[in-house]
Amino acid sequence: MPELPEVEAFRRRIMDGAMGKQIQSARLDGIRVLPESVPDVEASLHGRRVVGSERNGKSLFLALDDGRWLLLHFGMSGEPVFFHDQEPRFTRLAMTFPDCKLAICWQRKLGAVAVLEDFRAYLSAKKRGPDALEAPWDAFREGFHGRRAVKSLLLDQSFVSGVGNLYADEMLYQNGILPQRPASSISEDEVKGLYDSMGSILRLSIQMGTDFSRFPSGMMLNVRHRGSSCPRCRSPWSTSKVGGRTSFFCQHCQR
DNA sequence: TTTCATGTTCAGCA
DNA sequence: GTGCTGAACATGAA
Repeated sequence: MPELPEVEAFRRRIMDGAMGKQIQSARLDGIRVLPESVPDVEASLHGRRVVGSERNGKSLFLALDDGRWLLLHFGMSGEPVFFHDQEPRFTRLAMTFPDCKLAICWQRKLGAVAVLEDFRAYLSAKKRGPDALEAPWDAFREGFHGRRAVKSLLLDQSFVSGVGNLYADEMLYQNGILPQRPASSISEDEVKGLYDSMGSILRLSIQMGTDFSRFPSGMMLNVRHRGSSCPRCRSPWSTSKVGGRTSFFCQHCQR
């Protein structure tokens, strides 16, 4: 489920359950280890203590007590689950703490882990943009040039880090902007609207525990599925591929 | 049985 | 260099 708000919720969940605790053992099973990682992830985690966390967009970094970082990339289906007895289905990284166990579960194996010496160096090597909750207005505004579809820009993690397919659709819907509009055609006021709703939508979702059903009516995310319609004008949703991803929009309310 | 999925990355091409 | 498309990754769910 992870875009920025989901990963932030995961970060808090992991901190609540594992902060300050020692990893007594770790087991990797079938998830990709990034080439940037130090060689033996299981051995690198063994005996370490979790002493903090950082997040950039959809990437989560757990600080270890030897100065290294455990990177978790949740892909499209990853999720952390604490458990005691029965290991959850799809567990592909398991860590044992003195009083509980943590599973990182990926239903699909799109995702990856790594142990890094320095998470900032990793982010800069990957050319990740600023986190969507901390992106400076000037940098945001300057991204809007060129003929590329505005939605492609919003999904570009080197522009702003953390906005994914669903939240991009919601941002565009709330501002009455079609996803396929060229970035350079977006007016200054519209850019400001997108910037403001990026912050407000992501924060709202974090506040709501990323549960779309708790979102106020009038938003797209709780009704974003085929067969549903625009809460404002009741027109059925239109869909098309933009930037390689399925996009929902209202032909009537967005232009 | 077929299609689709909240992500990332890369090859190929205009 | 820019940006787009399609594919690959892998697997469950509709």
